[in-house]
Amino acid sequence: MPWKGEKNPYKIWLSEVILQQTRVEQGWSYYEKFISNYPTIQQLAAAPDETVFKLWEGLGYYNRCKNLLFTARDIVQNRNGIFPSTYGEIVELKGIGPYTAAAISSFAFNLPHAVVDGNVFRVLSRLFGISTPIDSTAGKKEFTGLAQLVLSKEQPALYNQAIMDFGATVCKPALPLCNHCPLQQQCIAYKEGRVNALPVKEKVLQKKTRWFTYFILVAGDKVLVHKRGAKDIWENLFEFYLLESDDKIIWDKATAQTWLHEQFGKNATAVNHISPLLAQQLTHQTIKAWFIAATLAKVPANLQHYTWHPVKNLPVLAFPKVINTYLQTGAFQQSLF
DNA sequence: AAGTCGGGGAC
DNA sequence: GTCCCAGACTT
Repeated sequence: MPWKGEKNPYKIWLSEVILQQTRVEQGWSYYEKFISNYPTIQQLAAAPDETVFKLWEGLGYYNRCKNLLFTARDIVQNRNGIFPSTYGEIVELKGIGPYTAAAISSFAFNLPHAVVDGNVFRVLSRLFGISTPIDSTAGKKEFTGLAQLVLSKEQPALYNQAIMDFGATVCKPALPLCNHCPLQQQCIAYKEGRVNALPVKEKVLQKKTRWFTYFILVAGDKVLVHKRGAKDIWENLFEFYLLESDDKIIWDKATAQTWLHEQFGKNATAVNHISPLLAQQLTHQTIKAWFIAATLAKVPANLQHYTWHPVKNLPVLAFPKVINTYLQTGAFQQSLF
């Protein structure tokens, strides 16, 4: 891995947070951007929220970015900029759980704490033939204990790297390379033909579909935007004027004009463009979104939580992928002329 | 203990 | 489509 041998706790922390539930290939360019823009934790702590969220844009799980900033400022302001060097202190930091604390402890400080990530769950469940669900409380406890037991106390950093590397390249989720596996003879799952049945998960994802209609409302050279709040997807990302509906809506210029007229009265002057239905697949949700570009004659007074933002400065805001997908079609920009 | 949070890649 | 990813937080 590219950061093999890295000892700087700031860099290790940053890379581990970026890689939470994220493939190395997906997260690596973000790590390089962050290190390039913020070589030290002091520089990250001093950066404006919006700039950092724009850097994080597209990586997902935006709470990680919020907690990253919180912890950077926490360390700079309350710990003299010195990253704590014990597992107990590290795991108390916001956005750092058992996995990330063990990773930092072992990689930066060579402390004997075993990482337990998706790779480790898979390798241990197969090697030892354990079918306790990994997403149960009992499973987490059992696998954490086992990981700590088999950890090399002499070389914890090397061992942690190795077991995750092994899980990512040999003991893979699908089509594991059992024929070339050096642990084949010791592997209980291989012996019993249960490799593809392990590890076990007990929870089933509940999926739902949500219907978003975004009205891109322009008045003069400004457009109405909104920073999304907590307890929903895309916290701290921006969006346009949103109408969420329980069911699919068939929009055409007439229905859009009518709806705008009901909301804004004579303010709503023209519907300039209606996009086709765009879809974005999230882990728990399918978002189906339309974008309707319209012009307002003047600024409505009673729009709480929304702000007017210069159209030409839209690129400084961090948007969800489906919004960027629409913006990149160029249809909105064309509708302005 | 259960639910929630993104986006991408492999199959 | 389904699963999974160098998980953590909230309720």
